[in-house]
Amino acid sequence: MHKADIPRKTIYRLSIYNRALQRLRENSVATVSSEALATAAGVKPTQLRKDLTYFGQWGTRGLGYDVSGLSKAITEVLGMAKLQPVILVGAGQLGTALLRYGGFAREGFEVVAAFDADVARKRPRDIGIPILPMENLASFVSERVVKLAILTVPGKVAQEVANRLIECGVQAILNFAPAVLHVPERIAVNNVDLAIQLENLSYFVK
Amino acid sequence: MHKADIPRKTIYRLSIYNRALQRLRENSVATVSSEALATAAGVKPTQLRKDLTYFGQWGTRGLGYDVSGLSKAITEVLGMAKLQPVILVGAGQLGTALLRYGGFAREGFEVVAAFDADVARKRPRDIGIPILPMENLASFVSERVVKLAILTVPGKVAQEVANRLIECGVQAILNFAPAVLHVPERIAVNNVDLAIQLENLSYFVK
DNA sequence: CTGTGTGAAGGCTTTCACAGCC
DNA sequence: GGCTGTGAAAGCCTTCACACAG
Repeated sequence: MHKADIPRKTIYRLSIYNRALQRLRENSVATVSSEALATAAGVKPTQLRKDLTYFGQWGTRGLGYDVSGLSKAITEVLGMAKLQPVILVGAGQLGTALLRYGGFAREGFEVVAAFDADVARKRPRDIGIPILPMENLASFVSERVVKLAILTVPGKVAQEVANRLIECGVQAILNFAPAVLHVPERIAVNNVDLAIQLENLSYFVK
Repeated sequence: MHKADIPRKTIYRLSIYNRALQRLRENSVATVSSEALATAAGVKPTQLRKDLTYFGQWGTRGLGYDVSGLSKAITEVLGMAKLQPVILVGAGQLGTALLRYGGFAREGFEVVAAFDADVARKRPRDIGIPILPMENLASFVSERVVKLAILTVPGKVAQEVANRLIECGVQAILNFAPAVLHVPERIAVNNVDLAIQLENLSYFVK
């Protein structure tokens, strides 16, 4: 199960499988076939089975997969077995919204602090976690051993802030800024660009 | 330039190219080489050139591409030549945040209305567009000819709401709900699942 | 007989190498 | 000479067909 051999797209789908498995477990389903799980995840059964073989054999032929066993295995592979501390950089409109949203905590992440150039900026409501000045970034990241960062700064400063994060030891960035980040190969970046997603859809409407 | 022949991944990159071109135009750059534009977009020059050939020949050999001409062509291909009306369904925490965010308008979209099961729900600040009850959905969509919808409802009701949107004539959905939507093939869906994006990154950190 | 695991085939995307035009 | 346009090759991912285990 060495990391390098699992395709990126498979990794992405593993999260989807895991979520479906969690729902099955809530409904006290003990076993599931690749057919059923694939349908729930919106993929073909063969794809699901192939995805799973990248890190082992988890099914019982003639029967299917053990729901909680498979879920545990996927959680392990994804590196989600323990709670990951995350920081958010850029506590503006979108950043504060994501903090309040709370969809992260539910899935095993804890946003432990936010950073912003203007700590005193007016914000409609309290957010529940400290908003710290950028000066504190380096010390905080190394003390708390933070490896994941959510980047919600304006596009113009995104590269600069990303560079700083990487210097501090951050290994992966979830980038909401409308900018292409140039980073060393060892750093993982996922781009979530809302405007581009919409533009993309606009192509498909008639 | 028939739609079917342009790969989905290319479509996605076209938006990125267009954004880079816009920045070049702001800086009064008239001509750009595939090399330079590719660097700005974070891709290889050959990839850029191949992408562009899917819908014509836009460069001048020995010289490069005309910035504003290429930008216009891409805008046209993406179907972004005219302002697209968009609705947002689910004005909860994440939904209202996206409305205030405003990153959409900048790129040629206008969010014309939001819908929610609970119109009277407390919201920290005014949002600038009407929040309408779900009952008004069908009439609004057909009157204003809305083809694009942003879905920010809880995962449990996402499929149900999506079905309704499709019935009303919506052709493309930007789905933020943590759920796999099952839709007819003619409907385009882009999923933006924040928790899954983070999980995905968690795999790459050591 | 049911349903997983997997080598091989097929399809799609990226990259290469170089022809063609300014 | 410089840079685009493009067929061919390579690489990657998905799907198929079927062997194999329970």
